[in-house]
Amino acid sequence: MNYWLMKSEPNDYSIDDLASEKKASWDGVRNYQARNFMRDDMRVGDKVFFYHSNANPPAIVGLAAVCRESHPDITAFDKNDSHFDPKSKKGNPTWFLVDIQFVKKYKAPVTLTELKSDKKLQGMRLLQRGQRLSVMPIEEKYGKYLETLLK
DNA sequence: GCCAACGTTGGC
DNA sequence: GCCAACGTTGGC
Repeated sequence: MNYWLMKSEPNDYSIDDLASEKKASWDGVRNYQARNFMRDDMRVGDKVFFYHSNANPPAIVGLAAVCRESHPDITAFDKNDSHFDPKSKKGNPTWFLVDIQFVKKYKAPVTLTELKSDKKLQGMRLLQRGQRLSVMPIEEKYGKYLETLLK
């Protein structure tokens, strides 16, 4: 079992949206590194910290779990979708995604400021400067510690 | 293959 | 709204 962190702008898709829908296909990712994590490395049962970016405040707000492994992101095939990508072909898709299911919403989210000031989390990928990946692995030592922090 | 221009992310 | 960091595009 591995830990991951996925970012979403709450205006776009929030933890409350996931809580009401129960499951979501993580579509629209158009970054190769993030795609590779979803396509190659994420397994059913992996834990996913749900992070609100471009939020006030930015924070880890909930927990999800991978419930379906890699499959093509069909929004790339849809001309009318904002994530349409003409280079992605149905016979040879460029973009892949995983499905996640809601696990819980934290009563006390941990804000980016708190994460940054926590000595035990120094070195976490999320906290490295210029870090823009929307899907990233969380090292086990950080993942376990985060689970003790988040209620 | 280099690199300037451009677009996006995301904190502040 | 600003802007730094980063990824992608496309001319050469």
